[in-house]
Amino acid sequence: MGRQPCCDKVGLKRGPWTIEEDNKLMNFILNNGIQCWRLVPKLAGLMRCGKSCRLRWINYLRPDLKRGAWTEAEEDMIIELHSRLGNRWSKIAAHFPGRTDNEIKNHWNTKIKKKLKLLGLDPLTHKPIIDQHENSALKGEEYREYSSSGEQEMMKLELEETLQSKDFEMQQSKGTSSSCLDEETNPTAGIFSGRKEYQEMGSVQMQNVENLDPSYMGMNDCIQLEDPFQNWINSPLPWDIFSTLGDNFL
DNA sequence: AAGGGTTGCAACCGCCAGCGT
DNA sequence: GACGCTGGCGGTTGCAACCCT
Repeated sequence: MGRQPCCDKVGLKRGPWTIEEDNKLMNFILNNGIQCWRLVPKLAGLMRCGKSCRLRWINYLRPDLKRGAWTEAEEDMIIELHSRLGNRWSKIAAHFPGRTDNEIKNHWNTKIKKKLKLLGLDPLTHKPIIDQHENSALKGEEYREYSSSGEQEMMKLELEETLQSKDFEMQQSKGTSSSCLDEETNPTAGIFSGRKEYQEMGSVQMQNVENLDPSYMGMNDCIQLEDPFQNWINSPLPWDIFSTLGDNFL
């Protein structure tokens, strides 16, 4: 036998969260932390599925969420990361503390896709659309000649230069030789050895994010600041209550 | 002012790797 | 080793807000 199911979906509330539900979830997590999402709604007194609670917390309630308008630098970085990683939103989101994968995915689908299309670039391949539809016969040298002479390619090159300089600046600020864009090859990037979620929470800053210099945005993923939330994360959580209460709620 | 279309985003769905039993 | 749950992920949907005619 395995574990018990996340939820039976019978009698559970769905749809938009109310302020009261938000408060319950927020208070419970801030007071008790998270060990098992299946138990969270029961212990917090919510008629929601654990999965729904997790989503609400990650995408909306987390104290470290940045929110607010996207900067040009952030958008450029998303485009660059997407060209490297594809639709792996969680990987992309890892480079944007305070932003969620859902938020990035939404922004990509509603804004950046259109922006790329306006520039004549295919959002999937990041290559000029004309190449695929009108000049599909172009291959090899011909393609390289075409793609390197167009205005669109110039824009892409400018974008890459911007991102490369950002990479350099990030390395400088970190005082390390590893790039923030190389998380895949840099397993020490996370400061927690535990769950990824806590790595995300612990690697971010909570305060005055909106007041930062816009040119700085998108690069703060390499900065570890100490703050109250960080302290909460690092503090020993009263997990024992789960082991003692858990069975009573099953 | 009204209604139809578009946009933006929160939330849900279904899949799957990892892991506990 | 098999089974099946959990948590995480990407894709999709639903709906409120906004815009346009």
